[in-house]
Order: sequence, then structure tokens, then C-alpha cells
Amino acid sequence: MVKAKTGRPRSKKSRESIINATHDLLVEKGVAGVTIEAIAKRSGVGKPTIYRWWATSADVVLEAVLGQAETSILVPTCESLGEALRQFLRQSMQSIAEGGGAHLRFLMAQAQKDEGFRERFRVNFVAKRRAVLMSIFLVAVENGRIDSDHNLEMVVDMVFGAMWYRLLIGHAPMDESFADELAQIILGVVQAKIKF
Amino acid sequence: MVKAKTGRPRSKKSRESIINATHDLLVEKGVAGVTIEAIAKRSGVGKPTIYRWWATSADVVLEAVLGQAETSILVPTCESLGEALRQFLRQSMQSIAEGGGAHLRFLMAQAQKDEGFRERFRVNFVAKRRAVLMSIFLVAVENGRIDSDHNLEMVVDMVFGAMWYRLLIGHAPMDESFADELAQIILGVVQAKIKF
Amino acid sequence: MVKAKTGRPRSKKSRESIINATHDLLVEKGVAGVTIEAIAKRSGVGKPTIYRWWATSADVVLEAVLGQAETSILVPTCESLGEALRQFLRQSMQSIAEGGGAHLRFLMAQAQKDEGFRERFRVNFVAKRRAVLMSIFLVAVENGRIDSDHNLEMVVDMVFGAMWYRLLIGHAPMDESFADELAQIILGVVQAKIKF
Amino acid sequence: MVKAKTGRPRSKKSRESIINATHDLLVEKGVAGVTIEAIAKRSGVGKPTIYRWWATSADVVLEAVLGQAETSILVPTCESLGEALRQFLRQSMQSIAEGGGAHLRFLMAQAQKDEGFRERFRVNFVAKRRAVLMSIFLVAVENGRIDSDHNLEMVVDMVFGAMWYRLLIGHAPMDESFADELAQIILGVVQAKIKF
DNA sequence: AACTAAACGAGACGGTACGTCCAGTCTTTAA
DNA sequence: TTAAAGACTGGACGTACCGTCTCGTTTAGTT
Repeated sequence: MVKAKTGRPRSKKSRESIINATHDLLVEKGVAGVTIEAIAKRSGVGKPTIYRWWATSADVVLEAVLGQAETSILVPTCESLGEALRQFLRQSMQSIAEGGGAHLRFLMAQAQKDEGFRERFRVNFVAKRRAVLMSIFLVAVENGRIDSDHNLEMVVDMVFGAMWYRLLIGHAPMDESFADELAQIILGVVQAKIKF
Repeated sequence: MVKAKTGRPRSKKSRESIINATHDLLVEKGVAGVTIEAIAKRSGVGKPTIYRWWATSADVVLEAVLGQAETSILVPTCESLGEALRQFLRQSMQSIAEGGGAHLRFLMAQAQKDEGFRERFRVNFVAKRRAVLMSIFLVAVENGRIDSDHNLEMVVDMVFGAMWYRLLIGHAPMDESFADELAQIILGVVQAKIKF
Repeated sequence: MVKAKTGRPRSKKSRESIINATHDLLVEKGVAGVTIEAIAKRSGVGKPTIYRWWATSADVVLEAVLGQAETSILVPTCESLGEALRQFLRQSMQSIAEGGGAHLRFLMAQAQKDEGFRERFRVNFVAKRRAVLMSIFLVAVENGRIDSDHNLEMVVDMVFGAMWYRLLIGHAPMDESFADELAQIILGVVQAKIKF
Repeated sequence: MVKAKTGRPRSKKSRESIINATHDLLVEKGVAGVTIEAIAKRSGVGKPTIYRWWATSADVVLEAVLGQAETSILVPTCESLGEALRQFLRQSMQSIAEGGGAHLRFLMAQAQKDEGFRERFRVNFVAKRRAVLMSIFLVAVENGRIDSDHNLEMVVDMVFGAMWYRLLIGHAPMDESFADELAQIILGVVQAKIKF
């Protein structure tokens, strides 16, 4: 039994203008400039329209980020682990640098204030990104290039941790050389003979 | 030439009750429960008294954390690098687990919304913690236990990054085994013959 | 082209409870007890709702007074000038004595602190009251009972001046005998043969 | 038994600078600009020094006004009642016009908010001014120029009422012609054969 | 000349109210 | 019959003053 499709359909224009307004606000005003009020005003939409479709402003940002990520993030398919790592990290850095990282900083900040969103953020964003990186390692394990008894979860924490830490603290640039050096170190870790 | 000391002196009692109320609110209500209004009400202090001494609620939390850290954080003085690392990380985990987790999560969240506070947070907290860890590595370099041509800044990023990442995302526990494994991997990195 | 009428309409209940709360506060607490904060608390309304419709607390009081005046103040329609005057003044005294005294004293006090409100007070309240009294005189002029070359504006100033002065200073009661004597004197003034 | 006179005597300089600062604030900033905080800052005096000698800011203004009045207000000593009235009213208008009337408007406004001050205002200022005007009438009664059975209190109310009303509402100028016309009408009232 | 006690400036204190922003909900009209 | 949009209640914001307090510092009159 399918739900009866009736009533006024959801406006695609509203959805888009909400997402766009949110993106613009993040870029122009920064993390503190994103409020439901401001999104509604800029997108020319009523606040209830936003609340009908998203639980919090962070969920709007999350959807914006996921929509962009879908088109831009792809699993590297190189034969070499080092090359794949480097490519993945460079790609990550670049996508952050383009949007200024404001999106991700906003998401992480909201995840601290709202337990429910933290869960959604973890499942819909963080976990997917971890899966991509993990798959790179697992391919290498399958190919016998690295041993299977490494604690890969920990390695993944270190990779994403280093990136998030730089992004959130802002004490050092997120550039290609950072990506390359990080890839190099991680490569050393997983290829080490000495297990951990 | 010293500034003339005149006027009613600052009340130590007020300062303490503000810090304590802030701490209690964080522990009881979590990150979203810390507002100037709530701090004032719970500590029995007027709002202007808080604003007189701190720019934002995050600065109150920062002072609370720094005050606690001063007494609890000490540079490990072991002869072994591995032991020092393990001790430092265990200590860090423990202080977070004891209830400091909400404090740090709050600080990091606010640092994203307020550029000015981000700077103060970086200088007064992050930089000091980095310096402690860095000093552990530098002792090892002096003693010839590890080579000096490692990119230690990057290693420090990886250590703190992994910890912050776990704390902020909450996908895995912050326990002793995490501390020990992280210490182990980092030890492998800095002792590796293959430079990076 | 009329503006589209959409969205939730203004709540009559809120408007009324704001007006009533303001009235009650004036009667119970007096002039110093009327604050936006108190009105909001007593009427069970958010402060922004008050600010949305009124610029200051004095404007709320003004609206309360005007609403009451509309129903109670009517132009006397006696054939005799003396009777009309007496009736008008008695009516005015009575409406003040009934509890309106605090309202008017509040309005006059605020008019001194706020130039903008002073203007609104003058146009919306004072001018209308003056017009009523003036119309009484003008009817008498038309009927040939008093000469047209009196400075009636000055006479109006004296009538309202005497009343306001007693109300604001509080050195003597505002009762019927005051109304009657004032009417008597004014009658003598405008009926005098000696012009001024 | 007199209290022992010891300790530092009251500073005349402070008293003067407080009075002056209050006067200046009234003239420059208007009625809304007079606060204890502002007076203290401008006069370079501590707030407690003000509170030690005056109950409210209105009392400071009252003292300033009384001080000025003492030197400027004098009972007219003309033989003619009309001349005395005209002189008194002109003098009053002028003294108001010079100070902008802000002082009196401030006093009247505060008298509405503070019952205690209203009493002090009535006794120390209003009553004295009334006495001056009344004495002018009483001289005329003694000289047989006007009958003694007029309700002179009411006449006094009308004179001061008209002036205060113009000052507080601000609907018409307070100039010499106002003084002269008012004097003329009042003269007619008290010299009328028809008693009231 | 030293003592004493009150007045002084400075400024922090607990508070109240301000006027604003934003959150999230409710109610009406438009599509 | 759902979407859209404006008004709603309500909470926190950061600020201005209030009137009180606690300091260390004058400053005259008394010992």
C-alpha cells in the first residue's frame, strides 16, 4: 500500500535556495553567521519551511556538504597504496580549501552542542569518509602489500584526526605538502615490519 | 611605573563561584547548558561581573580548564621515550575521561564560532599542550634516541589529532588501551630508520 | 495593489492582555512599576511581541488610555456654555480620579524623557482633548454667546494647565468642586466685556 | 549635646562640580542624559560621594535649580498689580527659556516616579514659587485693589498650570507675549466684579 | 607634630531592565 | 491537503545604570 500522493508538492526551488543560501552564508559570514533566521531571510523562505525538512541548521549544512561530496569524492583506484593515499589526502585537502573549511568546522561545532546531530553527522558523513579510506587499506591488505594485523581503525583515526585538528585549530596550513607528508608517514606505519 | 591600585579589589569568592558554576553546568547539562545567564544564576553573581572579567563564556571555561591543568599536567620525566609517551597519553586520556571531555568539546566548538576566542584558545591551551609533547620528543632527540630530521610538528599533529578526533566524534572510547596503542604507533614512527 | 495578507494574524488576546497588564501594573505598583519586563511577565507575553507593536512602554499606556477615552469621553451637547464646561470638567476629573491619574502622570513623565513619544503624546492625546474643549467654546462663539476675539488657545491652556498641574504636583484634590470652580472662573473670563 | 565635629569636612569643590556637571548634562544631553553614573563621570567624583549628600539625581537638579533661583527670583515690588504680575511672569518665562526648561521638566518627570521626591519638590520648590505669586495678590488685597473673596489658590493654580502645561507639552512657545497675555487674563479674573 | 575620623576617588559588587536576536511553534492563506 | 509565510512565546544575549560595598588616600581639626 503506497501512501496517497496528494496536496501541494514540495518546492524544489525552495530546497535549492535554502541550500544555496546556507552555503553562501557560511562562505560570507562564517560559522557564526549561519542561523535559521538568516537562512530564511536570504533564501526568501519561511522558517517553518526549513524546519519541515531539516531538524537543525546543521542538517542543512550537512546536506549541502553531502550533495557536493557525492560528486567530488571518489575512491582512488591506483595500484599503489602510496599513490592512492596521496591522492585521497590531496583530494580531501583541496575540497576543504575550496569551501574554506567553514562547512566542516560548522558541522563539528554543532555536533558538540547537539547529541542527536552528532549521531547523524557520524553516520552520514564521518563513517562514509572513514569507509573510503579504510577500503584503500583493505585493498592493500588483499593484495598482500601490508599485513592484516595492523590496527587500521587507529590508523584511520590518525589520518582524519590530523586533518581535522589542523582544520579546527588553524595553527598550520592545509596544503598539498601537508597531504603528502601525512601520506608518507602513514605509509611507513602500515608497511612497518614491527607490528603494533 | 606601576598603575595605582585603587578601588574595590576583585572578589575572589565571585571568581571561584563563577568558575565552579561553569564547571558544574558543563558536567550536568553538557555543552548546550553553558550560557552566561545560567552561570550568573547558578553562581549567584550579576551578569556584568562575568562580562567584566571574561569576554565570552568560552573564556570562563578555558580558565577553568587551565586552572585544573596547571595542577594536573606535568611533563613526564622518564628515561625511556616510549614510557614517557605512554604516560603522557594515559594522563591526557584520564583527565579527559574524568569530566574534562565536555570542557574540551565546548572549547573547540566555541573556537569555531568565534575567531577571537579561537586565537586565545590556540595560544593559551593548544600551544602549551603541544609544547609539552614536543619537549618529550626533543629530549629523545638530544639523547640520540631518535633522529632529528623527523617532521615532529606533523607527529604532534597526529597525536593530538587522533585524540581530539575521537573526543569530538565519539565513535570510539578514550581509554588506556587507546593511549597505549597510539603511543606504540607513534614510537614506531619516530624510531623508524626510513626518514620522512 | 494591496499587500498579500498571509501568515498568522496578530493575536487579539495578546494585545488585550498586554494592555490589561499595563493598566493593572499602573494601578498596583504606580508609575515606577511599569517596565516592559514587568508587562511581559504579567501578561504572559514575550518581550519581542510588545516591541513589535509599540515603541516604548509609554505607547502601551497611551493606547490603553486612548481606548478607554474613546468610550468615555464625549463632547457635551448642552445649550448652555457654563453647563457644558462644568460637565466637561467634571467628566475629566472623574475619569482621572477613577484610576486614570497614574496613567496620565506616567505619560507626562515619559514625554519628558523621550522626545519622540512627546510628539506622539501631543498629537494623539493632548491635541484631541484640546479639540474637544475648543469645540465647546466655538459653539458658544457661533451662538453669539461669547465674543470671537478672545484668545481661546490661551484659555484652553489655562483649563488643562490647572488640571495637569494639580494632578502632577498633588498639592490639592481633583474633585467636583475644583471642576465647578474652574468652570466658573473660565466662564467669567470668556464672557467678560473687557477683551484681552 | 552636639555631635563632635571632627574628620575631614565636606569638599566644596566636589559639591560644585557635581552641581555643574548635572547642569551641563541637562543642557547638553537633555532629560534622558542625567544619570548618577554620568554625573559622577563628568564631575570626576565617585558615585558614593553623590549618594552621601543627595538621595536621587533629581535632588541634585533640585538643588541646582534652587541655588540659581535664589539669586534670580525676587518678588516684584511695583505698586500696580498688573505690572507686578507681568513682571513676575516675564521673569519666570525668561529663567525657563535660559536653562531650556530641561531642569524643570526633569524635576517634574522624576516627581511622578518617586513619591518621596515629589514631596520634597512640592515643599522646596513649588510651594515657594506659589508663595511669591500669592504674596503679589495679597498685597493687592491689602491695598483694596482686588476683593478678598476670590479663590486665589485656584488662580495660582491657573497661572502656574498654564506655564507648566506649555513647558511640559511643548505645543506653543514660552515667550514674553505668552507672559503678557496670561497676566492680562488673570488681571481680568481677579478684578472682576462678579465673584466666584 | 602626631593623631583621628570623616570624606574622598576609584571601581567592583549583586541586581534590574533594557532592546535585540534567534529558536522553535502556531495559525492562516495560497497553490 | 500540503506548502509557505508571518506572528507568536520564550530564552539568552550583551549593555547601561542602579545603589551598595570596600578599598587606599587625603585633609582638617583635636590632642
